[in-house]
Amino acid sequence: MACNCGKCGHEICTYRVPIFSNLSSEEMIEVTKLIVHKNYEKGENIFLEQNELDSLIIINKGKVKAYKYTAEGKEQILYIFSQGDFLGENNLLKNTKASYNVEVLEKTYICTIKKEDFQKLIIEKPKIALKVIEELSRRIERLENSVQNMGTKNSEIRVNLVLLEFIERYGIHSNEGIVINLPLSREGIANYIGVTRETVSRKLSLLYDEEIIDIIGNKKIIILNKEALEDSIK
Amino acid sequence: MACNCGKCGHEICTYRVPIFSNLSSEEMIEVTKLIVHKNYEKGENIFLEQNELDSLIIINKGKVKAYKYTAEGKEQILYIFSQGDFLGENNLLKNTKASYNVEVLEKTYICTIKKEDFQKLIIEKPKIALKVIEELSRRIERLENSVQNMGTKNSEIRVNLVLLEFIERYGIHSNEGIVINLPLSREGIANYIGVTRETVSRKLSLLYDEEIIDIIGNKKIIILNKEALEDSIK
DNA sequence: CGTTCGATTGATGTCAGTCAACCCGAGTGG
DNA sequence: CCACTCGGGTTGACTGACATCAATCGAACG
Repeated sequence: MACNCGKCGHEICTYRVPIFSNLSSEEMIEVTKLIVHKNYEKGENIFLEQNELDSLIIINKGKVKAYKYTAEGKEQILYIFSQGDFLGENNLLKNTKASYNVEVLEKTYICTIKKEDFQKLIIEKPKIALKVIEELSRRIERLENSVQNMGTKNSEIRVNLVLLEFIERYGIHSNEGIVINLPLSREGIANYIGVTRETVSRKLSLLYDEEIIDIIGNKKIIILNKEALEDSIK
Repeated sequence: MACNCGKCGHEICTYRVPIFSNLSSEEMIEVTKLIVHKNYEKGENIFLEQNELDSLIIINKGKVKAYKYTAEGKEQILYIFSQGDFLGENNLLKNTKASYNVEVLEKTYICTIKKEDFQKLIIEKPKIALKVIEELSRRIERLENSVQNMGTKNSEIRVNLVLLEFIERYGIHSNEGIVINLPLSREGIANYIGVTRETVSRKLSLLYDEEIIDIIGNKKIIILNKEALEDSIK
């Protein structure tokens, strides 16, 4: 499954990844030699909970969801990862198993670096360690926000919050409004914010009636009135 | 507010903290010189959301809660930190503001290290950086579990899950059962798992009736039947 | 001994989950 | 080119669990 896409040459891949971004050209080349490419089709799993991982995985292009199952057996999405994000970091230093499942949402190209290689890298080049710390802090903040959001009972607020998050991460400003190409289906959104797909549907319809959003098919939403969303969460 | 407790001498403090645990004695002494001690009484805030922090904070002894407010204005507890944990790490490298509030749950002794000093340390001693990464990974896993748990609708399961977590972190095995000295009030537990205090009360009473736990006042619970708790979450 | 704060218990209301029907667009095959 | 199927999405009716409101209890403290 080696990458032969032509576009994702080694150099490009290394440059794209924030944790390597402040390396010198020579270092970059050194790192690039360690990388193995792979790609996955929509619906494939990169790994599953409890899998033993021997490599750090970096997303070069594409989108994936990381999820666990709740005690009730429902899928709970933890993250949506895209270009530049890395996964499998929890077992970089310790020898633990994967704590979540990862499924590909659209054709995705990844770079992998063997655990031992990465460990060496991180010790030899403290710059990388600092970048990793930075990135982990960012991820912690995302998770803290998720907990905060999951703590709000009112499901209308949760939907509005996820829309605001999507605006930040995927929003494209145009003259009609802010266009969001949804990374998730209705059910996916539901599993991300911890409600049912019916509830997501209903709340989106409501926002549509109020002319706060426009719904274009299942994969696109246009935000017409961001302020209204922000006001609704006080 | 310098520490004058006698017990928490500088050396001891440094030894207690996992992120410094694999330093040599000389390095330890070096680090120790950078530390400033403080202590707080129950109910005091170490810092509040949006505060600018100029130091990393390490808990030497005691317990604190870190929390945010949900969109509905309810307190959502993110972490309970105790001995050896550090806080304020998100603004170590970046210049961001505190993303949560921290309130002391019992008399707590902390060590602080100026941001610039810690930045230097972490660059000079990659060992520390690795420990920090390890600790951040652990915290990420905790948060991922929190999200997973907040995703379960059934509040009985949530209460059982938090009891199992407390067994891991605070459980003392005795011949009567597993004794838990609760770090939080009923309301605190409620704010941690995202339900109301009444619901916590009711679910605990239920477990008491089923002779799965024993309730000793407000601050102690004895687990009589851990298996029953584990079974209940499937 | 009285006050206070947290915990418990009970009664009631509400919102989101559940169940079910239906819709719609994409893809398939005749 | 149309008929059919299929999966995801929407909508409606109903229900149940948890929040809310309220009263009472009880332990801790001065």
